[in-house]
Amino acid sequence: MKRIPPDDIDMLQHKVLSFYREHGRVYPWRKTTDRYAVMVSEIMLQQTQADRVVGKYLAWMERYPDPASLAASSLKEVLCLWSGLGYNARGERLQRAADIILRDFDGQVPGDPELLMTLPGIGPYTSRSIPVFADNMDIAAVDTNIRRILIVELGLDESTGPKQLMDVARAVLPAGRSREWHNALMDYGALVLTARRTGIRPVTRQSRFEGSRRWYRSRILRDLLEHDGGMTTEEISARYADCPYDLDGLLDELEKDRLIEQEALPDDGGVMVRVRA
DNA sequence: TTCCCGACAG
DNA sequence: CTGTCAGGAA
Repeated sequence: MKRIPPDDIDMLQHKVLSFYREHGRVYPWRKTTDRYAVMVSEIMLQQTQADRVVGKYLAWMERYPDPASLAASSLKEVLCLWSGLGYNARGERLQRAADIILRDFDGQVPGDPELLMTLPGIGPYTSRSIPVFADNMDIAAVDTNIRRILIVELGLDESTGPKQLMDVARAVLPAGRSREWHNALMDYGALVLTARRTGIRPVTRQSRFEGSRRWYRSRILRDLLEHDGGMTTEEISARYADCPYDLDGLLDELEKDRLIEQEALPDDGGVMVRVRA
């Protein structure tokens, strides 16, 4: 891997940390070291702007202050509280993770990245960001913001892979200040070195939302959240007659994502669809 | 139009 | 490794 001059590291650390001291954003999840609270915030923050998460996070922590209360909830209520954040499967996975935490970890969110990786909804980034923000663990976590900063400030190639980025991130991490450092990087990336300003494209991009499969999925799920008894596929088909996609296929995917369940009604009464119990 | 403190399945 | 997942703000 490419060596980074110590002076460059000092420069970067000073620049980013200074900015943070002056202009750092204040968020409720930055005021706690509770690992569960941090886990909730980190999963909500996946692919979602921080400012839009604040209200949802506060409401969630009010209703589900610990893994036990979350595990005991109905999925329907979980999804109602999640509604507006997007990527509904994240909410379902978070609840499933709470269930595993109760069963296998005595109700305590594990602090080891390798254990966290085994939980649904927690991948390479989040498994590291949780110990970073909750426990100030001296490891590097690279998200889209941090990737962009490293590329711009250290003159890396935009094609630099995740492994090399991790090496670089580890090299510039100020020991003992992991939590502050990562928060600082987030804010520097979100407020100064924005994607628009730097022209650095994110690794993964998306097609337009309006009229997309995601758009129909979200509308169907929202309908089901309002209809306690569920809806038949007939009703759904009628409501979305304009849908260019195969509705049964969409429903099957929602079912695979563990968000809904489909039940064949007796006497060929069609198929009842409802939020998974 | 583009992107957001990514994860997961195919 | 590639496509897909939600929704709102800039």
